[in-house]
Amino acid sequence: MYIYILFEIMFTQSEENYLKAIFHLQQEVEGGVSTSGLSEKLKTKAASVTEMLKRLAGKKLVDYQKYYGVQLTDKGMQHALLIVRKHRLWEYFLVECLNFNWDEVHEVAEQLEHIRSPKLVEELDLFLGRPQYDPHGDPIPDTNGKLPKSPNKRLSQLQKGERGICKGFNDTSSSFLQFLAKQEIGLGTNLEVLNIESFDESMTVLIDKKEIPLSKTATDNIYVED
Amino acid sequence: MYIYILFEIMFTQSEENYLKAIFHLQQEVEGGVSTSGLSEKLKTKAASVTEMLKRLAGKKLVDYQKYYGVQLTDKGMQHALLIVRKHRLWEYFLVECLNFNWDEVHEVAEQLEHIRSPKLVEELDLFLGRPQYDPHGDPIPDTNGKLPKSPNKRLSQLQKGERGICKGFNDTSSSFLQFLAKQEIGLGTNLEVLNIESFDESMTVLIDKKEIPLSKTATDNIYVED
DNA sequence: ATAAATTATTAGGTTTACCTAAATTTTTAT
DNA sequence: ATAAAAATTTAGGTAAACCTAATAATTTAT
Ligand SMILES: [Mn+2]
Ligand SMILES: [Mn+2]
Ligand SMILES: [Mn+2]
Ligand SMILES: [Mn+2]
Repeated sequence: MYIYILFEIMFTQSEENYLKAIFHLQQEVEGGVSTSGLSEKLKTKAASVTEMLKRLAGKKLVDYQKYYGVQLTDKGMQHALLIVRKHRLWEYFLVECLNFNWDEVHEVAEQLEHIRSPKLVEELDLFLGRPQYDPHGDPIPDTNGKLPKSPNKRLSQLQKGERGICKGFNDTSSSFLQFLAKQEIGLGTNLEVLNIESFDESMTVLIDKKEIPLSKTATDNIYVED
Repeated sequence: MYIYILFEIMFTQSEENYLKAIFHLQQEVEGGVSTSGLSEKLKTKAASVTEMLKRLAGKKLVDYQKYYGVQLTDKGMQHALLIVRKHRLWEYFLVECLNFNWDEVHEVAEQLEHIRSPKLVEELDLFLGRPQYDPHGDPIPDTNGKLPKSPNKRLSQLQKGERGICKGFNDTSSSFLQFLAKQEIGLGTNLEVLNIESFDESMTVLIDKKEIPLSKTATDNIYVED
C-alpha cells in the first residue's frame, strides 16, 4: 500500500519540468497548451514534446488530444502546484538566507524544486516563516496547493496620473530582472504614471523623483497594486 | 573557454554517486576498490558497475585496471570531496535548521548533494557558520577539499576502565542510528568501559549511570575521543 | 475551395544507466 | 597443478529523454 502510493507520486525531473511548464502556459492562454509552446519554453524539439505528452497522458497527468494540445488533470495540477511551491520556497530561501540576488536564483531553484521529501518542504516552509510570495512577487502555493491571491494588475493597465506599488513580475528572465535592477525597480517600489505615448504605449514613470521611460513590453511584465 | 570548463566539471548524478562510493570504499581497504564492493554499496549489478567504471576511466576520474578494481585520480578525488562536502553540509542544515533527526537526513542529502551551484555551497557553508563536522560526527571537507582531522579511535579500541566521549559513527545506516538513539548514545555522550567479554569482545558501557551492553559490531562503529 | 504555410506526429537514431545470461579471468581449495 | 568457486567482463536488451528527417493534419491566405 505504501509502495503503491510512492509509485503514484514519483515522477522524473523531466516529467516535473513539463508539468510546471504546462501549468504556466495554461494560465496565459485558455484551451489546450500547444506542443510548440512547450517546445519553446523547455528548449526541446517538438518531437520530444509529443513523445512526453503521450507519456504524461498515460500517467493521467494531462488530457492530451492529438493536434489540439494538453491540459493538466486534477492530479497533474496538484503535482505542478507542488513543484511551483518548492521552486518558490527555495527561491525565497536563497535570497533571504544565502545572499542570492533575485536574478540569480532561478537556475538553482530549477534544480532544488525536484528534491523529493515531504518533510523537507514543510519544514523549509516553517523555517522561512511561511512566506506568501517569492522574491519575484509570485505567490507561493500552500501545503494544499492553494495560492494566495496574486497581484494581478499590470503597470500597462494604469492610467496617466495613477500611482501604484510594484508587486511582482511576469517575465523573470535574467535580462529583464537585471534591467529592473538598473532602473531601481523592485518589489515595493512606488511609482506614478506621468505620461503614456499613444503611438507605442510606452510610459514615463516617476520613481523616487526620477523620470524613467518604460516600453509597453516592460510595463506589461510589471504587476502593481494601486 | 568558459564552456570548456563547464563541460569538464559537469558529471551526472550517477557518476557522482559512483565517485562518492569509490571514495568511501577506498578509505576502508587499500588497493583498488572492487566491482563487487561498488555493486553492493550502490545496489546495482556488477555488470552495470563495470560499464560505469569504463566511462569514469574515460573521463580520467579513476584509474581502472580490468579485473583489479579502481582508484580515484586526483581529479576524481577532488570531485568526490566536493560531493562529500555538499552531502555533509546539507545534513547539517537539515538537522540544525529543519528539525530533522540525524537518522532521517541521509536520503534527502543523497539528493541535495547533486545540486550544482558553487555559490550555493559556499553561501550555505557561511550561513551554517562553517561547521567542521556533520550530525554523524563525520568531517566536512572545506572549499579546497581539506578535511579537518577526524576522530579516529574506535570504542572497541578502549580498554576496561577507560572513558571516552562519543565523536562519530562509521555505520550510518538508519537501523544503526536508531539503535543508538534507543540506547541514548549521541555525539558528545560520555561513556566508560565497565567490562569487556573476552569471548566475543562485547562490552558493557556506563552511560549516564546506566549499564549498556554493546556488541563488537556496535563498538567498532562508534568513534570516541579519550 | 484550394493551395500554401504552419504545426504536430511518426519513424528511426543516440546516449545513459540500468538489467540478465553467457563467457572469461582470477582466486581458492584439493 | 588442477579443478572448483568466485569475481568480473562481455554481449545483448530495455526504458527514458533527447535528436533529425520525413510525413500528416490543421490553419491561413488566396
Ligand atoms: Mn526544474
Ligand atoms: Mn520566482
Ligand atoms: Mn546521491
Ligand atoms: Mn553524515
